[in-house]
Amino acid sequence: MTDFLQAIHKWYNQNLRDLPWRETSDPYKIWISEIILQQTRVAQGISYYHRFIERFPTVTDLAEAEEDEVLKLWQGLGYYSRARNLHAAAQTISGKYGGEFPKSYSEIRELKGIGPYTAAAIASIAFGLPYPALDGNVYRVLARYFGIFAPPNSGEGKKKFLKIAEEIIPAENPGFHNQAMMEFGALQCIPLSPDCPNCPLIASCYAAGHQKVTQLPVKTPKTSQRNRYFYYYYIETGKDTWLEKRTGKDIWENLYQFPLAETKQELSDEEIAGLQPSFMKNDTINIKAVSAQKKHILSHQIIFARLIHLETDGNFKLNNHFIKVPQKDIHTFAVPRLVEKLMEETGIF
DNA sequence: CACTCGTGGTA
DNA sequence: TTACCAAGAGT
Repeated sequence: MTDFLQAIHKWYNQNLRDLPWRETSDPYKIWISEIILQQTRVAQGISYYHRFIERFPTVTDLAEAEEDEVLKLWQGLGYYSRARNLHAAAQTISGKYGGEFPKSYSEIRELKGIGPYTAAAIASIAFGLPYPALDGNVYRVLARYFGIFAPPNSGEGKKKFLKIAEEIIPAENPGFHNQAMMEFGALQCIPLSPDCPNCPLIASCYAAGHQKVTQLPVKTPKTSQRNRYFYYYYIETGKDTWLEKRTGKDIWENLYQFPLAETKQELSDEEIAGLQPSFMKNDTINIKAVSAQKKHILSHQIIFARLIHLETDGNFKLNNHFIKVPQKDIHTFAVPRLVEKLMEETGIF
């Protein structure tokens, strides 16, 4: 076991990437980086990290912001509950903890948006507490090296992986160890076609020795996607247009979008021309243009969307659930990538 | 426990 | 084009 740790730690010292959140010991900044990196690649998250820290240098700055602004900074990263929970947790830290980041694992774990992984990462990296951080990289390294065949996302698997991770984590520099394990999985023990011949652990790795590298970690079949059909309305009323805020438990909660008609099935051109959405049933519709269909893939849904461009005679009225916005100000609202792409491709934005 | 929550890069 | 899946958490 000592050999395993020595090899991993030596490898990390020789191969670690120069990442912005590795230049600080500020638990706030480490927290921000960990939330951004949940289910997100480093390359995609780096620019968001810089913008976030620049706009919100301290937890108090974040706590005092409007949620709309936090979501706007998060726009394009996906999984927007991370931004909403980040904002809520900042207010908890600012209030309950007087602006000082809590220092115990249990207090950290209770914050919104912080689960077992993130609590362990912050506790170990920022405060030197010996809690193993188990992310997808670490599950892969442990499964292959120790030959663990239980799926990491099963109850049985979580127990097995956590047990062995707790057994191997050193009391000294647990944050260094956790980052070494993750970095090793991210760069060396990668999901597809890892470079085993050049791996420092090949001699003692279970998967390499038993020809099981491609079969570990064991994955459970993923659930299927469903199709949805979105028809957005870009309504020109003079120099204004209309937006609505998404609410409820659907995707993109609290983000903005153009007035939307969703249908059960894809519509023909004739049906689009005759579509009379409930939110504008008392208005005369004058379609100026209909965009090409845009396919947008989410983790559990496939959305087929069009943007319908309308001109109005000036008597157009939507119910007050919608907000009238100067067209030049659309870019100040947080919108899903789908809406942003529709605007780009139709020349609105 | 099963399912849901985005987006983009890679092979 | 499809399939995979990334420093996971909430319900």
